[in-house]
Amino acid sequence: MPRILITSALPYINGVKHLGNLVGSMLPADVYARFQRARGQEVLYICATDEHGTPAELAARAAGQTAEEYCTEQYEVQKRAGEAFGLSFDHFGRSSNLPNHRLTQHFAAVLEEKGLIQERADKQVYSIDDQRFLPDRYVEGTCPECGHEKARGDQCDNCGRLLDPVELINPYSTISGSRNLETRETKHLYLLQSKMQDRIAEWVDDHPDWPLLTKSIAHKWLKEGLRDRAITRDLYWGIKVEKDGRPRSGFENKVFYVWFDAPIEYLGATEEWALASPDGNRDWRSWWRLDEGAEDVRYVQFMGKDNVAFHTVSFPCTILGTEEPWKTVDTLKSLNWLTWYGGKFSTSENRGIFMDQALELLPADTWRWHLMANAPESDDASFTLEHFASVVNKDLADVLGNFVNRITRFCAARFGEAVPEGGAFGEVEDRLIADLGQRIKAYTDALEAMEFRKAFVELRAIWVAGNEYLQVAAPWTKVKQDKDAAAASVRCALNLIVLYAALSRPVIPFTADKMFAVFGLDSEAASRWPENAEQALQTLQPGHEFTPAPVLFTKVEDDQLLEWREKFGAPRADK
RNA sequence: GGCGGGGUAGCUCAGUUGGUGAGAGCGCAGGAUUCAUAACCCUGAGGUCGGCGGUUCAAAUCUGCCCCCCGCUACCA
Repeated sequence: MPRILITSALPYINGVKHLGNLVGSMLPADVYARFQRARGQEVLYICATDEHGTPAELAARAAGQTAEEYCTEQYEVQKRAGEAFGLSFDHFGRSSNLPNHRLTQHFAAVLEEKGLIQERADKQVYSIDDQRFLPDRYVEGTCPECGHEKARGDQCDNCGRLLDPVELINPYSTISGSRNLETRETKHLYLLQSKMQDRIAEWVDDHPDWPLLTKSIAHKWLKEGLRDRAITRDLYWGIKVEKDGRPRSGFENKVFYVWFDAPIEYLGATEEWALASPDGNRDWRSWWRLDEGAEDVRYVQFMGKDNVAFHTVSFPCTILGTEEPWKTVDTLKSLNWLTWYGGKFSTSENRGIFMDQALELLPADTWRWHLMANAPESDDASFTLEHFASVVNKDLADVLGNFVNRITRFCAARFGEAVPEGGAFGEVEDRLIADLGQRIKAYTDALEAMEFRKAFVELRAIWVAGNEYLQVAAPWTKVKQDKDAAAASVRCALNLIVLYAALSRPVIPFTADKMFAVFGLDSEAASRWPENAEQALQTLQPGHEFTPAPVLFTKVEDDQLLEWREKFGAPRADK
């Protein structure tokens, strides 16, 4: 049986992630991981914070902390937010941890041995007052083309012209505003990606099953021709540039570029997972080295569309360039953006809803369901509070929650708090089983294909099927003439709750566990993926006691919605 | 600017390789029901499939041009 390695794009350390970040990589990866575990697959789901780079240094400075302190604090915040959302990482690591340092040094050294790394000198803008080199986007000035006064160092937002920072008139640092800038020469290591062009093209062509969005982005980069890129930066916070275990001459004040070390943290975090093993039995290399047992691993990556090029071209250059037998990705799931009322979620402008704020409004499962059922798969998708409230009320409260409530309460009132005996399943149940059989297959296939919207349309239809069944079976009518027949219907419906819990657990794990708890079932054991609807409806035998659960989902009231709109500054509703 | 993705009912979105009268959920209207969170279930109204040409017996689907939204454009990550 193949093992499945799952990674979601590493969230940047710079603050709590918003709902767009969540649904772009971590949440779909979690749903997929949970689904595969339920099917009995051996899954390793790895994620980590991406901590290096200029923004982290600047954010730390703004907070009056060292980068180390800032990142440690933010790491804890993000880790807690992930746990609160039920993200079932097998390990949530840090790109600043030791394994990533070791691995990054290893990759750099081997790439250099293979002739793929070269020292080159560059001219860059240095800010004397900030005491640092400024990345292009941290320099602004007047555009030489159109006179726009806030042109960034790489491009003018007004006329669209691509710029070199040295072309800017009256350039200033966006960090301090200082105009005390000069151009200095600085050495950097370059990864000679141009030499990898054919190798990467061949590797990409070996994966014809990638989604369209993923393939077209990869092909676009290859078509333009891979360019050599600098993999070091003039920063303090990052992985030091070494040679033979010592600071590399001329690179004492430099670190590796965050985009070079961040993907390596996929491996690093796996090693962290192994190091954290209680019994020392975890072998991280068996997941990553083809010569140490990884032949049977299927590796799936989840990411937002902005990350695709780095995962289909840049990181493969690093990993394939070593000519060592590292595992490369088999399948990529790339998602588009979730928008805030059609505009951008923005961390810097504090626009939209962030993970910690979301949980102050409603429980994690409501967000998980809404985000996944409306995931931005084929195009950017719009998040609105109105839509969210409507989905919570209809799908979760009315369709699923009410189903559980209506049948458990009816049973308790007429038969007591145990699965009733008597009667037998008949034609109505046969039709239900046939319907469920088809839908469970469609649902399973869609999850397997990571087509989430499609999957959750099916899951919702499976919930609806329960309500339809009750409507036809009408035990509240039957109970008056034929109590045995009513008992059979109730038994069937109670079993549906358990079936629904198992099927729904990948997306709404907290609620699924509550549903199992109604019947005193152990979640882990009961959540095995149902292969057969008929068998699944025999799970609860007559006499099995239960405790009617409190309402699973409370509805969002209109005044709540208004309060939220106010709180988050929601634009005028689309509808 | 270049490249890529997308523009389908009031809203959010599905629509394999072009082929029976274009779909779902929400919202709306009507009906049925009363076990249930004024919930559930059934039925219905609603679309010149971004615009204008072209190919074809046949186009939401292929092609040309135009308009709009989004991403990338290698030093934001």
